Amino acid sequence: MLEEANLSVGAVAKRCGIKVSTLHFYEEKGLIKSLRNQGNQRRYKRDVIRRISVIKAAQKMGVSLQEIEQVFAKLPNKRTPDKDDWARLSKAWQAQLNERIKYMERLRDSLTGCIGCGCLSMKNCPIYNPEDVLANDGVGAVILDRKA
Amino acid sequence: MLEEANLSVGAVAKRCGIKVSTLHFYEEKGLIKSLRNQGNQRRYKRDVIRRISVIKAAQKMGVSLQEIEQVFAKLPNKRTPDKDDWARLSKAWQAQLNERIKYMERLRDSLTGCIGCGCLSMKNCPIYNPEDVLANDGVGAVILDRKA
DNA sequence: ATAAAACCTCAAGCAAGGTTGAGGTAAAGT
DNA sequence: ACTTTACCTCAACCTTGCTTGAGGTTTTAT
Repeated sequence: MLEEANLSVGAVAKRCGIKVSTLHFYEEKGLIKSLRNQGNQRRYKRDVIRRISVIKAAQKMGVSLQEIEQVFAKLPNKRTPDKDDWARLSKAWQAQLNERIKYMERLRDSLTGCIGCGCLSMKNCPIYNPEDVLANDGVGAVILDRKA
Repeated sequence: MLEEANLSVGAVAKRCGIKVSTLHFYEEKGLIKSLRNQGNQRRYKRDVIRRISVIKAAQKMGVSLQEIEQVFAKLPNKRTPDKDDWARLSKAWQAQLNERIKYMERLRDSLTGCIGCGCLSMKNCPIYNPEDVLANDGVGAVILDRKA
């Protein structure tokens, strides 16, 4: 195979703008894999970079590492995932993302009305309503970091 | 004044769908206040419910408790906040929310392209790009809980 | 050949946002 | 009056997502 695993932790970290410790952490969590060289140092195949990219994108959508791991588990084990594999993932997440966008829009549209309104019981409040649509659809958290 | 502070922790917690411990926690953080009855039990004015409603709404928009506290600090100290006071808050947050929605839309629009694309370096990737617009505008995290 | 830079493991620590439990008091129901 | 429920404080603990540091090895540069 042409699949050389020749990227060092440092190289990957630098390239992805994350810390070496984060790579260790992700590996521990089963999100990425590495091979070892003779001196026990990690060596990565290039696809690790795409994995990290996907992890970061998913996090921005509010997907937890655990959920990401579960989704990654569906990727082919034997071969390096190809474009189609990744496209399937992104498609699933795109739907989630759309729901979240809609949710945020609803939140925006009812924000002033709600905060300023008299619905002190919150039973009828479109914002603070446990029955809210998103509440029941198994959607995770949305997180947009302040540091990108 | 007509401002009776006669709601117990339990009543407020039940009404807001949160735990008593959360009320204690918020009080400790300075987000809400309480008076005490003869037996040292907390008694709340009705406006605490609106505060909690606002806290929850803000959290859903991704505002941290710390930021919420800072914003609450601008509310009148002497009198119970009125509709206009709350409306001012919601207006500020609405702008943030709009930015976040735009960000999510951009994320959505570039998701498939990016994950499936060949930009392994991420330097050009609209998703995984530290220079991303939101990175620099001091906007916090967006969190939508799975439990509403 | 040696010194510096990069890497290794493992344990501990941090921040946010709460939750849980122990030990004790107050208020409410019957 | 007595029991149960609600409340009090304070300290410890939990989860997520990492970061930091100590003590030691490997690579790389000169």
